Amino acid sequence: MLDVGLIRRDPERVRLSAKRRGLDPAFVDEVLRLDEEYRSALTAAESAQAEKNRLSAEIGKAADKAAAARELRPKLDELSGRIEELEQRVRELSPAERGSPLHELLAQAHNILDDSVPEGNDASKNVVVRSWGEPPKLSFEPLPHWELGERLGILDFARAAKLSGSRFSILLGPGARLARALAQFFLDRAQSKGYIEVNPPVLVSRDTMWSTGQLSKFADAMFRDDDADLFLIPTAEVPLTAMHGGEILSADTLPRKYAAFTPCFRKEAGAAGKDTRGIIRLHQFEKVELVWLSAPESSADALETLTRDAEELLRDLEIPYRTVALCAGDVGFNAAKTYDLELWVPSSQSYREISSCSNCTDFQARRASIRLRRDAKAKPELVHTLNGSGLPIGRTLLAILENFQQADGSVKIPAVLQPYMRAERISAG
RNA sequence: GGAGAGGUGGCAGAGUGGUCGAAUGCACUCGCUUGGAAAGCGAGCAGACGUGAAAGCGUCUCGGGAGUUCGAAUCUCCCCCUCUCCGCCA
Repeated sequence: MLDVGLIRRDPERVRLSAKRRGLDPAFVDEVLRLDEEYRSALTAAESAQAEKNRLSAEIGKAADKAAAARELRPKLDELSGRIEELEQRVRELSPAERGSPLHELLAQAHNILDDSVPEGNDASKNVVVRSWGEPPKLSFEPLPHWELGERLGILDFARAAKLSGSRFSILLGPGARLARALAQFFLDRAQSKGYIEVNPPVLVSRDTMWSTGQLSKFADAMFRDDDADLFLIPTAEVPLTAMHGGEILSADTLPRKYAAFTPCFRKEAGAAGKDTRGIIRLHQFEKVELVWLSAPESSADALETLTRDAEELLRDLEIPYRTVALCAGDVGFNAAKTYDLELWVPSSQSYREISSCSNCTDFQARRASIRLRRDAKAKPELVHTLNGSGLPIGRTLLAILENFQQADGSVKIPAVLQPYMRAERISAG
């Protein structure tokens, strides 16, 4: 959510950010108009209430309360009526009132882009900031991971479809073990870098979902239970970020770094026909998510560190990847700046997204009310929130299968995983 | 699912209709005291919004919402959460 105060102080900055994203900046003028209306209604309502409070206090102070009440009655009744009307108007206009036009405009506005975000309307304008590793030169035609996985007997899509339909998978034997090894490896790494491991709920309330900016924009993309009004998380970013909602954290406890290994659930409604084969896009997948709560002045550095933390995992796994700064038109709703990590997929001879590392600045913190206090006297300020996967299990597993496949159809296990796997390769049979 | 108890400031804990955003204690901040510290003493110490250059002023908030009343932390209703006991269960 955007700060009305910012729109008031610097509307041009907000317009510019919207334009860079390719969005219509007209909402800014609408916000300014509604905000003006709201504040004048609020002032009127509050001064009427002040008058009424003054009269009520007089009754309280009077020696003969009943007599005083009788005397002031007509005036109080008249005030009460007026206050009711004014308050009705305030509610209709309030930015805090769900459903009010002002609230809707503010809630739907995208985060302000960081100045360093490259210009551009779509993914073609994303900028590669660095890359690591060479795509392996295979002496044979690489198999896509779904074929490889089925031949090795570690992936079974037919039976997954029998159980749950399309976009589900079953991992078997060494495949399931490899998934577990990855989770363990990622979590161990996170811990060594000072992340606190968290095992959070994967079902969260509507308020929680809203507070991290997943609603109402992405409501269609989520699985939910209507009776309980609970949502299955599309990413652990949601519980990890919202965990400190409504709290004021003391500055010396920042940054807070959390890592969680959880399943994630996505309907992928907008992706019909896309990546229908294999495990690249499933309704249910697992990942280790990294979340930072940081002081505002440190969040730019924090994004660099978070991104490097995720990159390092790929380097240790010896998977070629590149890091891409998303251009203005490609940065998501919540984020001010995003780096995507893309890894090499031999079967499609292309880089595919594996991790998105974002600085959401105060955008989620404002919705969730996550604040920090610098010292006893200081006013609370909003923290900045950051998130990135480090890393998703399925897509990493896919990359290992494809990049480490051998001419004989077996798959080598990256050295760092061998202790976790207690094996050096996966072979058929 | 059944029965009961309870939700007040960072924490503990008063407050059952009137000047209460809220006693007191602890914690915390600043000052005095001290060679330094502890203790002691004094002052301060919730958040949001509006207004203002600021000091300040105003409004709202005692789990959430609705109501009664001139006036609600206090009374009524609904909801949520926590705890205890019972049942069921991974």
